[in-house]
Amino acid sequence: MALTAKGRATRQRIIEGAAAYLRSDDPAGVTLDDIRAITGTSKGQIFHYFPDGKEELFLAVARYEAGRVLDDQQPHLGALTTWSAWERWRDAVIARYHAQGRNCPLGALMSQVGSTPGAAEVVTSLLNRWQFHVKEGIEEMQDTGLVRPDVNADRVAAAFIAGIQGGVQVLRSTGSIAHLEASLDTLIDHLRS
Amino acid sequence: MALTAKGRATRQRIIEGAAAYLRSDDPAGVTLDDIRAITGTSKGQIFHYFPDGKEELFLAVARYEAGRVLDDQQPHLGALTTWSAWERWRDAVIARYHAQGRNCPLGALMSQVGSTPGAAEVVTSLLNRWQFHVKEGIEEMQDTGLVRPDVNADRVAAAFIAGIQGGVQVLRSTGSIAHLEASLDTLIDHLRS
DNA sequence: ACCACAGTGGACCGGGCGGTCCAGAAAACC
DNA sequence: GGTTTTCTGGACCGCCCGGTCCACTGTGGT
Repeated sequence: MALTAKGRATRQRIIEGAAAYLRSDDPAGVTLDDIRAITGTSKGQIFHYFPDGKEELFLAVARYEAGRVLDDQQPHLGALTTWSAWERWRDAVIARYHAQGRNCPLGALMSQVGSTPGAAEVVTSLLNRWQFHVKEGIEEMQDTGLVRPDVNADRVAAAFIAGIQGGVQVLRSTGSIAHLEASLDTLIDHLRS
Repeated sequence: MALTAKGRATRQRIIEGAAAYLRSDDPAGVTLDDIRAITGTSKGQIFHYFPDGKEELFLAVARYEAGRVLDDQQPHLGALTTWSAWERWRDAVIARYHAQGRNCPLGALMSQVGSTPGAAEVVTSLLNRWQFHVKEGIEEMQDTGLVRPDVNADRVAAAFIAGIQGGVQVLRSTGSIAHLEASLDTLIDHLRS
């Protein structure tokens, strides 16, 4: 499939329109017709740009959203070298999910696309990169003596990832961001001790 | 709707059959016909016992599964009074989810039933009870001097809940139980410090 | 100017699935 | 034993929605 400039623009419009829709509406039951209407396109176009249909489109949207997740945490996530950087990162994460409220675009995608290999790969890759940055941050703090050297950086980084995921899930279910805050604060406390 | 003994038995058979099916199969796309086939019943019976159809049935299954979640952690969860009790609890949680693998019945239900008020209530109630037990455990440890008194018991309990939820979610996505272990171990370490 | 191919619109199809309906079997009640 | 209520089976309906198809319209290259 060779794409012209116009084609690329349309394809992108579909992805971004679908992402915006997912970010603002009920996760359950997002239909191709919805996306068609939102993006001002037609069935023909959707299947022209995503020949494998719904799954391929949703995977593209998932990849797009996965990129945004880490971007929204920059530049803090990439330079966790001081305690104040950790605090700013904490605030950025909370602000992001607070703004998003109970609509987690990635979560919505995942519950739709189910457990296809492609979906698993997107999530795994995102979590790996995320955890890597946190681990790097902890190790740098250890290098400068701000965190005790006997802390297992990778294990605590994994705890951070789990805590954030769980906090977001609780936010989605109950609407309360307290668990996300508690998780981040407790783990940062742990590093400080 | 007045139920005879036979009726109650059939109703229960439907719930338990559906729960077993959910526990062992692809979350996405569980259909009433599947449940009908598994439980050896008929459409008429399903709508006889669950007049509001799919949503009512799935909510009943969710309530049933929510009960099991805490039961599977007993008696450890109810008596977190020594470090070895915490270790046994940790092991019970990990064993439970290790056995369950990537099939989280409650998670599957939630992604199907979406974000109806009833579903939110089931999850909220489960998480509250769960967190309460953990908080009680921390406070008892503080009373006996095993945990420092300046630890915010409720906040750390919330971090536990978030960490467990996130760990399970990572398990569902990636198949790795490492995050659940890391989360529990790190938080218990934190209490010990 | 022409042609090949990308882009676009929308009618149409077919299966899946939640839900309805009713008729007959089985209990329960008097 | 008769009548009323509950229980059971399964045929049937209708919509929703993913996917197909094809005709038409740009657009870019030579």
